[in-house]
Amino acid sequence: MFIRRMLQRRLGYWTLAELDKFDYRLLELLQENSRLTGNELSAKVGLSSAACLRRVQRLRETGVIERDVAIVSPKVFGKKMMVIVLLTMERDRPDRYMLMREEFGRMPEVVQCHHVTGAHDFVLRIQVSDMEEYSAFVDRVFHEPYIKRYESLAVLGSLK
Amino acid sequence: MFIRRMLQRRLGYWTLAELDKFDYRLLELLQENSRLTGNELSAKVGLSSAACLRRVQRLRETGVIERDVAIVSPKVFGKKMMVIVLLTMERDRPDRYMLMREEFGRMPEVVQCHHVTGAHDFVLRIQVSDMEEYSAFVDRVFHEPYIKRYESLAVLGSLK
DNA sequence: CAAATCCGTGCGAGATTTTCGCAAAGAATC
DNA sequence: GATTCTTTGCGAAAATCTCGCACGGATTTG
Repeated sequence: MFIRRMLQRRLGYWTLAELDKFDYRLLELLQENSRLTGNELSAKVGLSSAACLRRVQRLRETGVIERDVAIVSPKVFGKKMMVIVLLTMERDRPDRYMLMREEFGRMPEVVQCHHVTGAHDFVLRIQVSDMEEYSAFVDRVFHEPYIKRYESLAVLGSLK
Repeated sequence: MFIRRMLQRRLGYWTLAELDKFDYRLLELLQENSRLTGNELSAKVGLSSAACLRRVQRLRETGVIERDVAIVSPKVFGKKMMVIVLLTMERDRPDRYMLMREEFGRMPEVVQCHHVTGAHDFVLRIQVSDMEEYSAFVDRVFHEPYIKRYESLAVLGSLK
Protein backbone atom coordinates (compact mmCIF):
# COMPACT_ATOMS: atom_id res chain seq x y z
CA MET A 1 0.00 0.00 0.00
CA PHE A 2 3.04 2.16 -0.20
CA ILE A 3 3.44 3.34 -3.70
CA ARG A 4 -0.17 2.83 -4.57
CA ARG A 5 -1.81 5.54 -6.54
CA MET A 6 -2.69 2.64 -8.79
CA LEU A 7 -3.47 4.71 -11.76
CA GLN A 8 -1.81 7.89 -12.60
CA ARG A 9 -3.01 10.17 -15.27
CA ARG A 10 0.00 10.64 -17.48
CA LEU A 11 -0.01 12.34 -20.82
CA GLY A 12 -3.69 11.85 -21.21
CA TYR A 13 -4.08 8.18 -20.58
CA TRP A 14 -4.16 5.97 -17.57
CA THR A 15 -1.33 3.76 -16.51
CA LEU A 16 -1.60 0.88 -14.12
CA ALA A 17 0.50 0.95 -11.02
CA GLU A 18 0.58 -1.80 -8.46
CA LEU A 19 -2.20 -3.26 -6.40
CA ASP A 20 -1.43 -4.84 -3.08
CA LYS A 21 -2.65 -8.07 -1.59
CA PHE A 22 -5.73 -6.41 -0.12
CA ASP A 23 -6.79 -5.21 -3.54
CA TYR A 24 -6.28 -8.63 -5.01
CA ARG A 25 -8.26 -10.22 -2.23
CA LEU A 26 -11.08 -7.74 -2.76
CA LEU A 27 -11.09 -8.34 -6.49
CA GLU A 28 -11.14 -12.06 -5.91
CA LEU A 29 -14.13 -11.76 -3.62
CA LEU A 30 -16.08 -9.33 -5.77
CA GLN A 31 -15.45 -11.38 -8.84
CA GLU A 32 -17.31 -14.12 -7.07
CA ASN A 33 -20.03 -11.97 -5.55
CA SER A 34 -20.22 -8.26 -6.14
CA ARG A 35 -22.96 -7.73 -3.57
CA LEU A 36 -20.80 -8.28 -0.50
CA THR A 37 -21.21 -5.36 1.89
CA GLY A 38 -18.48 -3.34 3.45
CA ASN A 39 -18.78 -5.31 6.68
CA GLU A 40 -18.61 -8.64 4.91
CA LEU A 41 -15.56 -7.56 2.98
CA SER A 42 -14.04 -6.19 6.16
CA ALA A 43 -14.41 -9.55 7.88
CA LYS A 44 -12.77 -11.41 5.02
CA VAL A 45 -9.88 -9.11 4.22
CA GLY A 46 -9.03 -7.68 7.62
CA LEU A 47 -9.44 -4.00 6.94
CA SER A 48 -12.15 -1.71 8.25
CA SER A 49 -15.37 -1.52 6.34
CA ALA A 50 -14.62 2.01 5.22
CA ALA A 51 -11.17 1.11 3.98
CA CYS A 52 -12.55 -1.78 1.97
CA LEU A 53 -15.21 0.36 0.39
CA ARG A 54 -12.76 3.11 -0.36
CA ARG A 55 -10.53 0.68 -2.13
CA VAL A 56 -13.37 -0.86 -4.05
CA GLN A 57 -14.55 2.59 -5.03
CA ARG A 58 -11.15 3.36 -6.40
CA LEU A 59 -10.88 0.06 -8.20
CA ARG A 60 -14.08 0.95 -9.97
CA GLU A 61 -13.12 4.51 -10.77
CA THR A 62 -9.82 3.48 -12.23
CA GLY A 63 -11.29 0.77 -14.37
CA VAL A 64 -9.68 -2.14 -12.61
CA ILE A 65 -13.22 -3.28 -12.02
CA GLU A 66 -14.67 -2.66 -15.43
CA ARG A 67 -18.30 -3.13 -14.50
CA ASP A 68 -20.76 -5.08 -12.40
CA VAL A 69 -23.30 -7.34 -13.95
CA ALA A 70 -26.14 -9.58 -12.88
CA ILE A 71 -25.94 -13.08 -14.27
CA VAL A 72 -29.36 -14.10 -15.43
CA SER A 73 -30.26 -17.72 -15.85
CA PRO A 74 -30.20 -18.36 -19.62
CA LYS A 75 -33.39 -20.35 -19.29
CA VAL A 76 -35.29 -17.22 -18.40
CA PHE A 77 -34.78 -15.64 -21.77
CA GLY A 78 -35.68 -18.92 -23.36
CA LYS A 79 -32.22 -19.09 -24.84
CA LYS A 80 -31.78 -22.68 -23.99
CA MET A 81 -29.40 -23.58 -26.77
CA MET A 82 -25.76 -22.67 -26.90
CA VAL A 83 -23.53 -23.25 -29.88
CA ILE A 84 -19.85 -22.68 -30.34
CA VAL A 85 -18.85 -21.82 -33.88
CA LEU A 86 -15.38 -22.07 -35.37
CA LEU A 87 -15.27 -19.68 -38.24
CA THR A 88 -12.78 -19.56 -41.09
CA MET A 89 -12.75 -16.68 -43.51
CA GLU A 90 -11.26 -16.13 -46.92
CA ARG A 91 -7.87 -14.51 -46.63
CA ASP A 92 -8.56 -11.81 -49.17
CA ARG A 93 -9.10 -8.72 -47.07
CA PRO A 94 -7.39 -8.31 -43.72
CA ASP A 95 -9.57 -5.35 -42.77
CA ARG A 96 -12.55 -7.65 -42.81
CA TYR A 97 -11.65 -8.83 -39.33
CA MET A 98 -12.43 -5.50 -37.76
CA LEU A 99 -15.66 -5.20 -39.65
CA MET A 100 -16.70 -8.67 -38.60
CA ARG A 101 -15.93 -7.97 -34.99
CA GLU A 102 -18.08 -4.90 -35.05
CA GLU A 103 -20.90 -6.72 -36.72
CA PHE A 104 -20.76 -9.58 -34.26
CA GLY A 105 -20.77 -7.04 -31.47
CA ARG A 106 -24.15 -5.84 -32.58
CA MET A 107 -25.76 -9.26 -32.87
CA PRO A 108 -27.64 -10.26 -29.74
CA GLU A 109 -27.18 -13.94 -30.50
CA VAL A 110 -23.42 -13.59 -30.29
CA VAL A 111 -22.58 -13.79 -26.63
CA GLN A 112 -18.86 -13.97 -27.10
CA CYS A 113 -16.48 -13.47 -29.96
CA HIS A 114 -12.78 -14.26 -30.01
CA HIS A 115 -10.39 -13.58 -32.83
CA VAL A 116 -7.89 -16.42 -32.78
CA THR A 117 -4.75 -17.72 -34.42
CA GLY A 118 -4.49 -21.02 -36.23
CA ALA A 119 -6.68 -22.84 -38.67
CA HIS A 120 -9.76 -20.84 -37.68
CA ASP A 121 -10.23 -17.11 -37.43
CA PHE A 122 -13.04 -16.62 -34.99
CA VAL A 123 -14.56 -18.57 -32.14
CA LEU A 124 -18.10 -17.45 -31.43
CA ARG A 125 -20.40 -18.38 -28.64
CA ILE A 126 -24.01 -18.21 -29.77
CA GLN A 127 -27.09 -18.26 -27.57
CA VAL A 128 -30.45 -19.01 -29.19
CA SER A 129 -33.80 -20.46 -28.21
CA ASP A 130 -33.85 -23.43 -30.53
CA MET A 131 -32.51 -25.08 -33.62
CA GLU A 132 -34.82 -23.08 -35.82
CA GLU A 133 -33.47 -19.80 -34.58
CA TYR A 134 -29.94 -21.08 -34.94
CA SER A 135 -30.62 -22.22 -38.45
CA ALA A 136 -31.95 -18.80 -39.36
CA PHE A 137 -28.93 -17.19 -37.80
CA VAL A 138 -26.57 -19.37 -39.79
CA ASP A 139 -28.37 -18.60 -43.02
CA ARG A 140 -28.31 -14.92 -42.34
CA VAL A 141 -24.75 -14.60 -41.15
CA PHE A 142 -22.57 -17.39 -42.41
CA HIS A 143 -23.68 -17.75 -45.97
CA GLU A 144 -21.48 -14.98 -47.24
CA PRO A 145 -18.82 -15.32 -49.91
CA TYR A 146 -16.04 -14.26 -47.59
CA ILE A 147 -16.86 -16.97 -45.12
CA LYS A 148 -14.96 -20.03 -46.13
CA ARG A 149 -16.03 -22.50 -43.56
CA TYR A 150 -17.80 -22.77 -40.26
CA GLU A 151 -18.06 -25.57 -37.78
CA SER A 152 -20.88 -25.65 -35.23
CA LEU A 153 -20.39 -27.34 -31.90
CA ALA A 154 -23.58 -27.66 -29.93
CA VAL A 155 -22.99 -27.28 -26.22
CA LEU A 156 -24.26 -30.14 -24.10
CA GLY A 157 -23.27 -28.67 -20.80
CA SER A 158 -21.12 -25.94 -19.36
CA LEU A 159 -19.06 -25.05 -16.37
CA LYS A 160 -18.53 -21.55 -15.06
CA MET B 1 -48.36 -9.27 -13.37
CA PHE B 2 -51.45 -11.12 -12.41
CA ILE B 3 -50.57 -14.71 -12.23
CA ARG B 4 -47.05 -14.02 -11.22
CA ARG B 5 -45.78 -16.02 -8.31
CA MET B 6 -42.99 -16.69 -10.73
CA LEU B 7 -41.70 -19.68 -8.97
CA GLN B 8 -43.83 -22.14 -7.20
CA ARG B 9 -42.51 -24.80 -4.99
CA ARG B 10 -43.87 -27.97 -6.39
CA LEU B 11 -42.85 -31.45 -5.39
CA GLY B 12 -39.60 -30.21 -4.01
CA TYR B 13 -38.19 -28.26 -6.90
CA TRP B 14 -38.77 -24.86 -8.35
CA THR B 15 -40.66 -24.25 -11.50
CA LEU B 16 -40.59 -21.10 -13.53
CA ALA B 17 -43.77 -19.19 -14.03
CA GLU B 18 -44.03 -16.10 -16.15
CA LEU B 19 -42.22 -12.85 -15.82
CA ASP B 20 -43.83 -9.71 -17.15
CA LYS B 21 -42.34 -6.94 -19.22
CA PHE B 22 -41.18 -5.09 -16.12
CA ASP B 23 -39.18 -8.08 -15.01
CA TYR B 24 -37.62 -8.44 -18.41
CA ARG B 25 -36.74 -4.78 -18.51
CA LEU B 26 -35.16 -5.01 -15.08
CA LEU B 27 -33.16 -8.05 -16.05
CA GLU B 28 -32.01 -6.35 -19.19
CA LEU B 29 -30.83 -3.34 -17.24
CA LEU B 30 -29.15 -5.29 -14.46
CA GLN B 31 -27.43 -7.54 -16.92
CA GLU B 32 -25.76 -4.44 -18.22
CA ASN B 33 -25.10 -2.80 -14.86
CA SER B 34 -26.04 -4.43 -11.60
CA ARG B 35 -25.27 -1.35 -9.53
CA LEU B 36 -28.23 0.68 -10.66
CA THR B 37 -30.09 1.99 -7.63
CA GLY B 38 -33.76 1.72 -6.97
CA ASN B 39 -34.32 5.28 -8.15
CA GLU B 40 -32.40 4.74 -11.35
CA LEU B 41 -34.33 1.60 -12.08
CA SER B 42 -37.54 3.38 -11.23
CA ALA B 43 -36.82 6.11 -13.77
CA LYS B 44 -36.08 3.62 -16.52
CA VAL B 45 -38.80 1.13 -15.79
CA GLY B 46 -41.69 3.30 -14.69
CA LEU B 47 -42.40 1.66 -11.37
CA SER B 48 -41.68 3.07 -7.95
CA SER B 49 -38.27 2.50 -6.50
CA ALA B 50 -39.67 0.13 -3.91
CA ALA B 51 -41.54 -1.93 -6.49
CA CYS B 52 -38.40 -2.26 -8.61
CA LEU B 53 -36.31 -3.35 -5.66
CA ARG B 54 -38.96 -5.79 -4.51
CA ARG B 55 -39.01 -7.36 -7.93
CA VAL B 56 -35.24 -7.51 -8.14
CA GLN B 57 -35.13 -9.04 -4.69
CA ARG B 58 -37.50 -11.71 -5.82
CA LEU B 59 -35.64 -12.32 -9.04
CA ARG B 60 -32.58 -13.00 -6.96
CA GLU B 61 -34.31 -15.20 -4.41
CA THR B 62 -35.87 -17.33 -7.08
CA GLY B 63 -32.66 -17.77 -8.98
CA VAL B 64 -33.69 -15.90 -12.08
CA ILE B 65 -30.72 -13.73 -11.28
CA GLU B 66 -28.16 -16.36 -10.46
CA ARG B 67 -25.55 -14.05 -9.03
CA ASP B 68 -23.85 -10.70 -9.31
CA VAL B 69 -20.23 -10.39 -10.26
CA ALA B 70 -17.64 -7.71 -10.75
CA ILE B 71 -15.85 -7.87 -14.05
CA VAL B 72 -12.19 -7.29 -13.46
CA SER B 73 -9.92 -6.16 -16.23
CA PRO B 74 -7.92 -9.26 -17.22
CA LYS B 75 -4.77 -7.19 -17.43
CA VAL B 76 -4.90 -6.64 -13.70
CA PHE B 77 -4.28 -10.24 -12.85
CA GLY B 78 -1.48 -10.31 -15.36
CA LYS B 79 -3.40 -12.97 -17.18
CA LYS B 80 -2.77 -11.36 -20.47
CA MET B 81 -2.96 -14.47 -22.55
CA MET B 82 -6.13 -16.26 -23.48
CA VAL B 83 -6.24 -19.57 -25.29
CA ILE B 84 -9.14 -21.56 -26.56
CA VAL B 85 -8.59 -25.28 -26.56
CA LEU B 86 -10.51 -27.86 -28.56
CA LEU B 87 -10.16 -31.11 -26.74
CA THR B 88 -10.79 -34.60 -28.06
CA MET B 89 -10.77 -37.57 -25.73
CA GLU B 90 -10.51 -41.27 -26.23
CA ARG B 91 -13.93 -42.82 -26.39
CA ASP B 92 -13.19 -45.58 -23.92
CA ARG B 93 -15.00 -44.43 -20.81
CA PRO B 94 -18.12 -42.29 -20.97
CA ASP B 95 -17.98 -41.47 -17.27
CA ARG B 96 -14.75 -39.67 -17.86
CA TYR B 97 -16.65 -36.63 -19.05
CA MET B 98 -18.06 -35.93 -15.65
CA LEU B 99 -14.72 -36.43 -14.00
CA MET B 100 -13.06 -34.10 -16.46
CA ARG B 101 -15.67 -31.43 -15.93
CA GLU B 102 -15.15 -31.55 -12.22
CA GLU B 103 -11.42 -31.37 -12.63
CA PHE B 104 -11.62 -28.44 -14.98
CA GLY B 105 -13.91 -26.73 -12.53
CA ARG B 106 -11.16 -26.77 -9.96
CA MET B 107 -8.43 -25.39 -12.22
CA PRO B 108 -8.08 -21.63 -11.95
CA GLU B 109 -6.66 -21.37 -15.45
CA VAL B 110 -9.86 -22.77 -16.90
CA VAL B 111 -12.20 -19.82 -17.18
CA GLN B 112 -14.85 -21.63 -19.13
CA CYS B 113 -15.56 -25.21 -20.07
CA HIS B 114 -18.16 -26.46 -22.51
CA HIS B 115 -18.96 -30.03 -23.29
CA VAL B 116 -19.87 -30.13 -26.98
CA THR B 117 -21.05 -32.39 -29.73
CA GLY B 118 -19.12 -33.12 -32.87
CA ALA B 119 -15.51 -33.86 -33.63
CA HIS B 120 -14.31 -32.40 -30.34
CA ASP B 121 -15.51 -33.10 -26.84
CA PHE B 122 -14.65 -30.00 -24.87
CA VAL B 123 -14.07 -26.37 -25.63
CA LEU B 124 -12.04 -24.70 -22.91
CA ARG B 125 -11.17 -21.09 -22.42
CA ILE B 126 -7.87 -20.75 -20.64
CA GLN B 127 -6.48 -17.62 -19.04
CA VAL B 128 -2.75 -17.48 -18.25
CA SER B 129 -0.03 -14.90 -17.84
CA ASP B 130 2.28 -16.06 -20.59
CA MET B 131 3.34 -18.80 -22.91
CA GLU B 132 5.44 -20.40 -20.22
CA GLU B 133 2.50 -20.79 -17.90
CA TYR B 134 0.40 -22.10 -20.73
CA SER B 135 3.06 -24.60 -21.68
CA ALA B 136 3.22 -25.85 -18.12
CA PHE B 137 -0.54 -26.12 -18.02
CA VAL B 138 -0.60 -28.16 -21.21
CA ASP B 139 2.06 -30.50 -19.93
CA ARG B 140 0.28 -31.00 -16.68
CA VAL B 141 -3.24 -31.44 -18.00
CA PHE B 142 -3.27 -32.58 -21.58
CA HIS B 143 -0.55 -35.17 -21.66
CA GLU B 144 -2.75 -37.94 -20.40
CA PRO B 145 -3.43 -41.20 -22.17
CA TYR B 146 -7.15 -40.56 -22.37
CA ILE B 147 -6.64 -37.30 -24.18
CA LYS B 148 -6.45 -38.04 -27.83
CA ARG B 149 -5.89 -34.64 -29.29
CA TYR B 150 -5.97 -30.99 -28.43
CA GLU B 151 -5.87 -27.90 -30.55
CA SER B 152 -4.84 -24.56 -29.08
CA LEU B 153 -6.17 -21.36 -30.52
CA ALA B 154 -4.47 -18.28 -29.11
CA VAL B 155 -6.87 -15.39 -28.77
CA LEU B 156 -5.76 -12.20 -30.49
CA GLY B 157 -8.72 -10.12 -29.39
CA SER B 158 -12.15 -10.49 -27.89
CA LEU B 159 -15.52 -8.94 -27.84
CA LYS B 160 -17.93 -9.02 -24.89
C1' DC C 1 -73.27 -9.65 -9.44
C1' DA C 2 -71.33 -8.71 -5.09
C1' DA C 3 -68.12 -10.58 -1.73
C1' DA C 4 -63.92 -12.56 -0.80
C1' DT C 5 -59.31 -13.37 -2.10
C1' DC C 6 -55.01 -12.79 -4.27
C1' DC C 7 -51.29 -10.14 -5.81
C1' DG C 8 -48.84 -6.19 -6.73
C1' DT C 9 -48.46 -1.10 -6.01
C1' DG C 10 -46.96 3.36 -3.75
C1' DC C 11 -45.84 5.53 0.42
C1' DG C 12 -43.04 6.20 4.20
C1' DA C 13 -40.60 4.77 8.47
C1' DG C 14 -36.78 2.21 9.98
C1' DA C 15 -32.62 -0.47 9.05
C1' DT C 16 -28.64 -1.10 6.48
C1' DT C 17 -25.01 0.39 3.68
C1' DT C 18 -22.04 3.75 1.55
C1' DT C 19 -19.64 8.09 1.40
C1' DC C 20 -16.86 11.48 3.29
C1' DG C 21 -14.20 14.56 6.52
C1' DC C 22 -10.88 14.26 9.95
C1' DA C 23 -7.04 13.12 12.95
C1' DA C 24 -3.45 9.87 13.35
C1' DA C 25 0.00 6.66 11.80
C1' DG C 26 3.19 4.22 8.49
C1' DA C 27 6.33 4.65 4.67
C1' DA C 28 9.10 7.29 1.40
C1' DT C 29 11.91 11.30 0.47
C1' DC C 30 15.10 14.66 1.60
C1' DG D 1 14.90 13.21 11.87
C1' DA D 2 11.66 16.34 9.50
C1' DT D 3 8.58 16.65 5.73
C1' DT D 4 5.50 14.82 2.59
C1' DC D 5 2.52 11.51 0.78
C1' DT D 6 -0.80 8.00 1.39
C1' DT D 7 -3.82 5.09 3.85
C1' DT D 8 -6.19 3.88 8.02
C1' DG D 9 -10.08 3.81 11.46
C1' DC D 10 -13.71 6.31 13.38
C1' DG D 11 -18.02 8.36 13.19
C1' DA D 12 -21.44 11.48 11.21
C1' DA D 13 -24.17 12.33 7.21
C1' DA D 14 -26.10 10.78 2.93
C1' DA D 15 -27.84 7.33 0.12
C1' DT D 16 -30.01 3.11 -0.48
C1' DC D 17 -32.70 -0.85 0.67
C1' DT D 18 -36.28 -3.40 3.35
C1' DC D 19 -40.62 -3.90 5.10
C1' DG D 20 -45.35 -3.06 6.98
C1' DC D 21 -49.45 -1.01 5.65
C1' DA D 22 -53.53 0.50 3.17
C1' DC D 23 -55.27 0.61 -1.42
C1' DG D 24 -56.81 -0.98 -6.00
C1' DG D 25 -57.39 -4.00 -9.91
C1' DA D 26 -58.19 -8.77 -11.37
C1' DT D 27 -59.81 -13.43 -10.46
C1' DT D 28 -62.57 -16.59 -8.01
C1' DT D 29 -66.37 -17.87 -5.12
C1' DG D 30 -70.99 -17.98 -3.49
